[in-house]
Amino acid sequence: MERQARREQVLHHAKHIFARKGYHRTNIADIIARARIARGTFYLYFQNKRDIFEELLAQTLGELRSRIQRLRIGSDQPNPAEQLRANLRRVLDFVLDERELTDILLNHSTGFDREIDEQIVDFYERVTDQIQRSLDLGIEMNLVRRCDTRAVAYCILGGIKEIVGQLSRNRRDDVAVLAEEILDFGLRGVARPELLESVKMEREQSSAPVSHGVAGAEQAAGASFIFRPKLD
Amino acid sequence: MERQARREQVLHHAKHIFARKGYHRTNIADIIARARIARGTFYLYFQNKRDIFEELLAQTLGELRSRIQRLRIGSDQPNPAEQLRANLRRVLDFVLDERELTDILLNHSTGFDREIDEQIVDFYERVTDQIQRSLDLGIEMNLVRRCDTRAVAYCILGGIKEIVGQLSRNRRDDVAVLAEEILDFGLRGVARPELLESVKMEREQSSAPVSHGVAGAEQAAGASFIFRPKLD
Amino acid sequence: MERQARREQVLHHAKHIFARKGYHRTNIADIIARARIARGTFYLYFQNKRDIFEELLAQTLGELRSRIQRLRIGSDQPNPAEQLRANLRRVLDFVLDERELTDILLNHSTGFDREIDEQIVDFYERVTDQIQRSLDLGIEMNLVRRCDTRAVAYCILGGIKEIVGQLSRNRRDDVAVLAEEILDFGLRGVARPELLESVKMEREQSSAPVSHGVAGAEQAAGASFIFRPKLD
Amino acid sequence: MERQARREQVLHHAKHIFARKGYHRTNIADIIARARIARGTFYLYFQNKRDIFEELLAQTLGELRSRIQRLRIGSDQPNPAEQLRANLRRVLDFVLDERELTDILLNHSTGFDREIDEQIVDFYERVTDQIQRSLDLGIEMNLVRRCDTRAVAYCILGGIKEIVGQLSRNRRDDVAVLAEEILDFGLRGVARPELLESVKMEREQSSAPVSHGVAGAEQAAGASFIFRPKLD
DNA sequence: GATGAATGAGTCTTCATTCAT
DNA sequence: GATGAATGAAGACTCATTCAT
Repeated sequence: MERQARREQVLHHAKHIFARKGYHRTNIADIIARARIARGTFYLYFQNKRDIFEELLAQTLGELRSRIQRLRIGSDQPNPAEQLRANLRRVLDFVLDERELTDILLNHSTGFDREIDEQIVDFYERVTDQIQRSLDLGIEMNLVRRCDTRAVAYCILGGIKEIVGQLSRNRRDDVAVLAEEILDFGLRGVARPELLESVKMEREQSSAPVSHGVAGAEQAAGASFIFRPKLD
Repeated sequence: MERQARREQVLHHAKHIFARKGYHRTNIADIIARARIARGTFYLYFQNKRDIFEELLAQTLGELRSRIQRLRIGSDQPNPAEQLRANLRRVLDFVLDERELTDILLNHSTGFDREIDEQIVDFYERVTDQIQRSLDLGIEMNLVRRCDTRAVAYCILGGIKEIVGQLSRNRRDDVAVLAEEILDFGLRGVARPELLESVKMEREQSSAPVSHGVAGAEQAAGASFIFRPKLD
Repeated sequence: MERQARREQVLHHAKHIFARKGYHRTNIADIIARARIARGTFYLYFQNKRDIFEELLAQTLGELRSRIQRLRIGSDQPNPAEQLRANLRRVLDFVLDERELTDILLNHSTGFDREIDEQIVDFYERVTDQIQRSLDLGIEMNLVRRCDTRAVAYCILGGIKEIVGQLSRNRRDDVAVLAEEILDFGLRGVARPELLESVKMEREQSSAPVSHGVAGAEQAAGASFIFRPKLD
Repeated sequence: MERQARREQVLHHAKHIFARKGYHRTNIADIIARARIARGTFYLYFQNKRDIFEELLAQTLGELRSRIQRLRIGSDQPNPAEQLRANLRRVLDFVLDERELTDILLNHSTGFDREIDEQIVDFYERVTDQIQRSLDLGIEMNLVRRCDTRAVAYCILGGIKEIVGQLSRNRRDDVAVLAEEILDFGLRGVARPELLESVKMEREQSSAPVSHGVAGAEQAAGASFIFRPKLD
């Protein structure tokens, strides 16, 4: 078998074991048994247990980074809310695909190894930075109310992490709806009140029950309108 | 030494080790070295590593439970926002007192042991239930907008967890302010927009910069006014 | 409590524990819990675990030694068979009284401690010597057939040990009958055939079923008649 | 090294240690030091100390079972005494080959572990059953006198056990002679007296000293003639 | 004398990693 | 490259014995 293919195979099986048992309770014996390779073979492809875990982590973090895109401003860009929605959906979609692993990697993170821990902390730090910058930008643009943007960024990150954790434990198919709820909650939490006011009437008239199941993700208006105004 | 006093001593030292190194990387040798007791002495008070960890966990969860009080409605009760604020402050105060441990216990929890994991999951589940019930109540009372209260409850919980984690890593002294930010963010996220509108003017006139440091926790108005209306 | 009385109390309880769990599986904690004394108190009366066990052993061996009396020859003495019977009954009676302990001490003996092991081996060696001397005497007196008296002595000892072990596990009330069976078996095994022959007629006429329950221990004739002839 | 070969090697060395020091005083360190293997290697082949001991026990009991054959009756079969003699010799030969271990396993048995104890007790129970059945059969065939065949079976078993124990401590090369003595003792102990009587003359005439060294095992007549009569 | 907390040597067992075949 | 037997450091846990109160 090709070197790369064999690597993938082992990674694939290791992923499932790690997901089910966690890093510490997983041992090499488990992995090689599932991957049906010999003990020595494992070490032909990975330096050690930490190494294979780190690779899975790197894959995951890389994938997530690619799915979380920086807000772009410009008349040819989708409005900010739309961009946030897209980010959120891409992230949740990925989590749904790689449920268990994502959970292990993202939510039950610390205590592996100094270096691994740092990678995760660092990842979150960067995401937080990105959220904070978006908030600061929003304030500049008069879309976001004044607040401690760092603290609020943590709140937003935490909310998403928690939803991700739940999603990884209890599959849900309506990821789009879920994304909408988070977005709605977050945007209202930071929006300048005047922006919400303007739409009060619309919402009041809509008699659709919003709780527990928006009619459909596409129609889910939520509060995302608040970022719809021209941005220039 | 008195039985109870010795227990406390060992627990005290174990707490610090667990906090610094995590559950898996902590071994009995570490604990007894720090507590300056013999190996056997440890086993005089605790059955095993899991046991002492579980006790610390139980203490922590118990303390937190006692600090998170159910919302009480009645004309002789503080308004809901005030009650939420009090809960939040009590929790953050505790976290500040028991920084590292809280973090280990609450945020880097899974993968110890099936049973321990379950206790933590269960604790969060109950807190989520409580948040959700509060939201449902808020909807009934026309204070909270219609939404997927379960999902939003997770967002709120996650936000608090993340702040707690940050607080445990980087000490902050202005817990009251932090509590206000979270509260503000959360309340706005769930409040019916009309309730926010009414105070727009007041806020605009107040020239105090809100971001990064409310003048003082006591004056920090935030969005908590939204729950100030008469509840009957 | 008087020193001696306290010692007895502890010995009493230790005996039961040792009997139930054996030497190695018994620990000091078991003993002091049952005797309701403190850990330190135990060491006030006994040097160590080995010590208390050795004392019980010494008691037992001493008691047994006193119950196994040397055959005495003389016209004023009971005939040899009668003396053997008495020895056997005294031993079995004791075993019945101290069932479990006897078993532990006598049958599951080795592997405690070099010195303890030796005491037991030594005890058995002496008993064997005594049996062998009796046999040699019997040969001189033309009561016993020529044989390897050492080997036969071991056979006899072994038979008794086995019966003792059984008796300690499964109580039996008809010790006298049991003694008779052993005696009968042993005496026939060593007697000169001519001595058996002479009584053939008597036995044939007696129609009582001997197997499984001699009518009564007192009447149990067995083969002991073989040593009834005048010994001078 | 081949898996099976290594197993044997470890078993071999463990056997010697167990034999010399007994079960409880033997520790894994002893075994691996003697077998010159690493600690982990031991656990590659055996789960724990109990496991390796149990395997040795199983081997031994299995071998003994195969050497103790049921009495077969028929004109084409050797007479019963001959069959008993063969059984006895096979057992003693084995004991001689595996002296120390046999002793540990068979005579100093209890107190290891509930389960191991039971295996040994069970083995002896079966052997006793077999002896008892032989006696009952002998009674039917008018070869054996009436007696408590259970009690006598224990006596016979005990005798053999004791001889085995002695043999394991003090090597003897004349196993055949020893077997003859045991057989002689046992058969006379259970034979109907008339059967012994008939040969009185023969024996009397034979001037060979029987005690301590029968001229030769082959010629050793003993009392085994008693079962020589036609069985049909 | 009595107590029971404290001790620490002694053992067992696991498991990531190496290396000769 | 592949194998899997071998390694041994690391760590958990027990329990007979001591000793200050």
